[in-house]
Amino acid sequence: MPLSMRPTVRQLEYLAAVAELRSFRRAAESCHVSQPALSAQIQQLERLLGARLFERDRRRVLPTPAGAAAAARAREILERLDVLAASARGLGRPLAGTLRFGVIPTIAPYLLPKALPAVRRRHPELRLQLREEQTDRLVELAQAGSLDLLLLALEAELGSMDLLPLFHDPFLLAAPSEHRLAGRRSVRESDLEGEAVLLLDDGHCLRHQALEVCRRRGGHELADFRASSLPTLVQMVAGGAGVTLLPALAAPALATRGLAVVPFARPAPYRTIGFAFRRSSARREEFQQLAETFRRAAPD
DNA sequence: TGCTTGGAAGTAATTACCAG
DNA sequence: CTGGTAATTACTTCCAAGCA
Repeated sequence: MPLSMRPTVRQLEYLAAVAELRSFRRAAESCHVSQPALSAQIQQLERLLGARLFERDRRRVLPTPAGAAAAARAREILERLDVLAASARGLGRPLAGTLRFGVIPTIAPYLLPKALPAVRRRHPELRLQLREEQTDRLVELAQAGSLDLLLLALEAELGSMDLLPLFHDPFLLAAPSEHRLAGRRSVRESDLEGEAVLLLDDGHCLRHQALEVCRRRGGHELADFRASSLPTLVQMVAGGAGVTLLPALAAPALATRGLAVVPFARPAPYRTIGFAFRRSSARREEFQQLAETFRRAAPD
């Protein structure tokens, strides 16, 4: 293939920007060039590929099927180029440079204090840029290319992401200390029957996972009580409003007066903590190394 | 080395078009 | 009409290659 038939990196950058931002003007801005410069490159690319990449409606711009496919490829290629540049700069060392890392709120405060020091020790060249959001938002950001790696519960709906399980995080029963189950060495899911179970707000994947356990076992949700965070949830339980399922990962940090925590007898319900990343990511091997570091930092 | 040159990619200004 | 948007036009800038 003659060189002149090959799209330039610059064209791919512009293509990806327009596909993402749905606007020539905003794409130009984000690429720090003028709008005509970007227009010209897109036109040139369309001529080169012999296909229309965007529908220019006066009001908005939409990728054609060919454009969407090309933009997806472009993003892959740009990412590979980033990896190439980073590894060249880092003399081939993986896990050097910046990693944009998204974590859900029911994991971040409980795992990161242990895991991050380990990451710093084992991968001193790696700079983590942390972002805490709920699952749906994290997946959006990852698909759009704004995040490189996600740490979340793999039971959630994660679209077409690639997954790397780290460890199981068993659920514990949390109850007020005067509760009938509070003194037990262990409980079974069937003990939930008839219990008022408090859950997190919509949007927390933990809510769905706990609800799943309740459905199996006839516990009923107290719909009027939804907490926006685990610490709040725990305070409500300690105050006698009901019981809840608590991830073992979070339990030690959430211990409080008036709260009893009881493990489930085997097989205990659990969530799977793991990494998720775009299928197209060229950094799978790095993520596997990082996964090892996180597993070691995990409880048990 | 230093000068010339041609092409690529940039900008500013302008045009053309549409929705509200 | 106005405001927002992409395309067009007419330049300018930059840089690598060719050559004395």
